[in-house]
Amino acid sequence: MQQDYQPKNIEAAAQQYWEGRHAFCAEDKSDKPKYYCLSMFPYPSGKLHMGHVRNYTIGDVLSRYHRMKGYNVMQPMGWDAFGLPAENAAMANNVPPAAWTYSNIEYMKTQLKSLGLGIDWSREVTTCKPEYYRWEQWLFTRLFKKGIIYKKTASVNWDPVDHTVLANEQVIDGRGWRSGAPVEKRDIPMYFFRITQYAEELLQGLDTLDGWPEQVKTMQANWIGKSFGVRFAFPYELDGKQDKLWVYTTRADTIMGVTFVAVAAEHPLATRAAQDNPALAAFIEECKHGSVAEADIATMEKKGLPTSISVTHPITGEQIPVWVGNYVLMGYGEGAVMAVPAHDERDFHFAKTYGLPIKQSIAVKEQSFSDAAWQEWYADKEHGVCVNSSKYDGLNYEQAVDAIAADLAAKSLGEKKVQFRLRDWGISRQRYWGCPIPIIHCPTCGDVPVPDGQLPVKLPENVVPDGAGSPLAKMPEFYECTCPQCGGKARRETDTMDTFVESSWYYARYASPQCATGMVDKAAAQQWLPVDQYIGGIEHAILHLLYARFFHKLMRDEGLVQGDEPFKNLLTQGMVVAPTFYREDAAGRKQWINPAKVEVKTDNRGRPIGATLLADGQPVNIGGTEKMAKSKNNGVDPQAIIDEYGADTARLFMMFAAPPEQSLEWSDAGVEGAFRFLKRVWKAAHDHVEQGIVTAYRSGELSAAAKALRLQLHQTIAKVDDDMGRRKTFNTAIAANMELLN
RNA sequence: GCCGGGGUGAUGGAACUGGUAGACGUGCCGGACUCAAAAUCCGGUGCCUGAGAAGGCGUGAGGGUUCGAGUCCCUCCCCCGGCACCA
Repeated sequence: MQQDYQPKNIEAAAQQYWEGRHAFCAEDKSDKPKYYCLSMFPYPSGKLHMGHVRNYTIGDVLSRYHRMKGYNVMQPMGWDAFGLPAENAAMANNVPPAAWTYSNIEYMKTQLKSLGLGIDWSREVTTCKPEYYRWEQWLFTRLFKKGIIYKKTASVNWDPVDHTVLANEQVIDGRGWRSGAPVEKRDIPMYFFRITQYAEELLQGLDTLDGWPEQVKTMQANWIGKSFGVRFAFPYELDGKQDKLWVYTTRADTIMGVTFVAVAAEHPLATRAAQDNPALAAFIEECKHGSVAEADIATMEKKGLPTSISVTHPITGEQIPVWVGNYVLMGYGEGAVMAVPAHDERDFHFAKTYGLPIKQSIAVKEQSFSDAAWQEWYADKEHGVCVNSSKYDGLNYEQAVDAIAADLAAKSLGEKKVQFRLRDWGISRQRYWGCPIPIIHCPTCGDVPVPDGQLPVKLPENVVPDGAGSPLAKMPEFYECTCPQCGGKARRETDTMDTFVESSWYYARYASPQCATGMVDKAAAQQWLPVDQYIGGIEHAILHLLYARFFHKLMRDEGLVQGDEPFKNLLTQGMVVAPTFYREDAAGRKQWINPAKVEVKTDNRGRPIGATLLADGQPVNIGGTEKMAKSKNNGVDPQAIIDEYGADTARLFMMFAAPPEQSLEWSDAGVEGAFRFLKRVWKAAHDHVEQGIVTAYRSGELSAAAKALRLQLHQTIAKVDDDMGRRKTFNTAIAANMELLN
């Protein structure tokens, strides 16, 4: 053993040793209890960033700790390999997305290995390979036959110049990112997963997830958004025909305060009203501009235009005017809403803007109503009682809703209804670099799923997209086919699936990654699932984690897996943040400067008083501390840290600089500190080589630094195993991290 | 706009159920060792006033409850994550 700490040699030797012994292979047959530790797999963007290093280090500490406690540990890794960035890189460099993706994977794999992670590489999965996505296609055809997958039209962002569908991310200030043209909404047919059929179960299941952070469960519950309300209709007569305008409300108690109804621009009533109203037609046209993103719609100015149509109030029989509102969404509920300006804040402001009547129908004791300004209590359903509501006067929320729902039901104009905010999951993407949707369109037989024997539908890999529509739709060799049912000429679907589909079941594939006879090997799945510890960023709290929970239930209902939930424990790690520095150019734009190129001056208390660029010695501005990102140029390349200090320094720093759930501020000094600490450890281990490293820690000569380290590491370990004594936990965890020293 | 989280020294963060705010780490300052530097070790370090003793102020802002508030309540500001086609 050398006395000097030379991480490069030590780590390389250790990694070689592990590889030679297949040290991290999970055993499919074992008497030991299993521990499945999963970190969210990376998108192969090119190289690892600090977020990856943090994520995988946390997972690795937990994995090694459990391995030492005698568990049969599985810590797998794979690649979320389909997605938009590969197409962008393809266009920029004229390289097929496949080639770009595979070379990124190759490089990032060497990086992961140099981090010394205890990964079972024999289980690696890559989602863009047919061996993986064929099972996704297989499941799709099953679900299509069951009716869990269905087709309907939905709005997308359309770039009228590039003639292509844009992702929300590609719409900047209402314009296409490449063409700069104002974006339009366009309705196209898409395939949907009927996730709403599982809404109740997805909601109930949250109660069983004791190992999940409350915050994530709350977000999912709110996203699913179960509400108890009333669906009812406003009857009307138009062009000599009787019809009904349906709406849904959770505030049926305010029904006597309705002063108008608003419909979406795409609503049939709006279309009809626009026939003899050019101004309205122009407004409806205007509503087609802008993105389909909910954040954009919710923050834009609420606009509306009246129609000449009116409908009949189902209780009072009054005539109620119909308006068209840009804030009413067609694909959401009934595409129409009742408006009660007195008791809904958005309706209140809309009514004030357009001079519509405001009619109080709820009162709260000792509060006086005025239509001059909105007050919080106007929407209070706990303390309010009905007023100006004839026979409902004096009833509270529940009584009023019951009475009104009963009266509506008696007239066959409505009833109580449970509704969810959750919408069905549209998975069609008009993109090349994704899993082909296994459907064949036959003029005679309609949409026919591709038979098992013809799976997988392989995506051609030598294609460079040009940014104008899907390349697959221009490739007859891909789309020309015959109908599996009637043998006639047919056309293959050219849309691909949302990449969230691949990431919704990869955790299950790791149990039997090479299984050629099914999506999963049932025995292997039973042995390994559920995931004991899942680790990833909080940004996945809703979509990915909800879709994966949904998929688990779909696979369960296909008899592929057991249990109702895929992830027993969830740890959402914090971001890695770093200071930012900038200079303003002549146009006043900020030019971000990487922290590595900046020297910060401090006063004699260590407080920053200014910063200068190392290259020219001139001052730069100190920005805020933000998430490491290209846009702020404040990233630190993990490779540079590994090269200079070794992976153990990077890992040690990340583990002790902040608790895993919280954001971690990058600090060069902290890295230096971790490095110095390891040097000390190395020396101590050298001196105590006979007794081993744990003894060296206990010897006391490292106590000050070790105490701090224990505190931080403990917070990770305690998540998993509360009953362990602190000292023992600490020593085991440290030893696990320092395994290579023994 | 809506949902979730956050704001405590220069800094990452402690503070359990309302009871000594700032544990522990980093940084910084001072000292020891050294020809010197690095490394290591020891001490100090919320802010203001003061030579000191000591005093005053202090947990995003404002208000409230309480003998007592970082913690509970109300209003507001700012930051972060998500908002269904980024992953």
